[in-house]
Amino acid sequence: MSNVTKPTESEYQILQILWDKGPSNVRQVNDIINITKETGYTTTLKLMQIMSDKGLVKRDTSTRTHIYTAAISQKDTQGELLSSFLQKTFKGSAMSLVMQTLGNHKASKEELKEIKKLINQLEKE
Amino acid sequence: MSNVTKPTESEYQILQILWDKGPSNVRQVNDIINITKETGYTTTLKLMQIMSDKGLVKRDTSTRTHIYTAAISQKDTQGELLSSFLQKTFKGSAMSLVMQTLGNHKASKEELKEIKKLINQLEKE
DNA sequence: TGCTTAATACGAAATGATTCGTATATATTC
DNA sequence: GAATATATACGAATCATTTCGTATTAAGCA
Repeated sequence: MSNVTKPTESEYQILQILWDKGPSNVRQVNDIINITKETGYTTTLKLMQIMSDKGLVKRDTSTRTHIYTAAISQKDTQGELLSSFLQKTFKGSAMSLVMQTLGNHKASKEELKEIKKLINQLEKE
Repeated sequence: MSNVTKPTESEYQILQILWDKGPSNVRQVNDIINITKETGYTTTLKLMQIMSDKGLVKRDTSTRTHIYTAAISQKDTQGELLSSFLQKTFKGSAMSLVMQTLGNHKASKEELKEIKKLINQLEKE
């Protein structure tokens, strides 16, 4: 849990990299961002500094090249964004969202099976 | 379908009102917005004019008080926003999104049953 | 040591979205 | 018909986010 300040879109992209790769420096993060979108080094640096100020990431400044680590969990953050999206886009109806997702995006038989398993568990509560 | 220009958040809020109430004028829309958030009349007017320029709404200017109608369907727009959110937040994994939604947001037994019904249909394809 | 490379700091420009003020035109009412 | 109320048009201020330029400092190396 903790005090999850909602990240902006660019901030979230950086968090995803940190969750994926673990503690990283600015150059490493910037290199990954540049695979899909040309972005100046100082742009990424600035963003990560802002994120540090907001408490979205922790940074280790003990060496010249600072090391950044995500300070909020992926699951909590996704949950936060999901709730907000659900509210804004589907007026809070989780049902509508799930139905439309299942309808629009092909899932494999195994995945469908797994969802059913989860539903069966939920029904027992 | 059609050419769905992605609405901004404020624009989407106005679309929701138009979908809900049907063709409306600026005053009507603004009144509803003001239930939850104090907003000047010209602010709403301006937004709706921009939306008209973008083709998100159609407007009938045959009378002094213009009448606005949503020009894109609710389902398509939600689908569009959903895809984009899914991509950004869950890296496109519909599965993760569905699982997390079901896990986080209580659904009634009837709703769960309905989801299972949909899954059974999908499994047959 | 001095030169080059690579890092952080920080202010501010650029961008996109939202909000508002003012001008103007059209109805309505007394 | 004049005063008042209510529309639209439109430029521009505001606000949040993203992007970048420049200064400064620390390492690494010839």
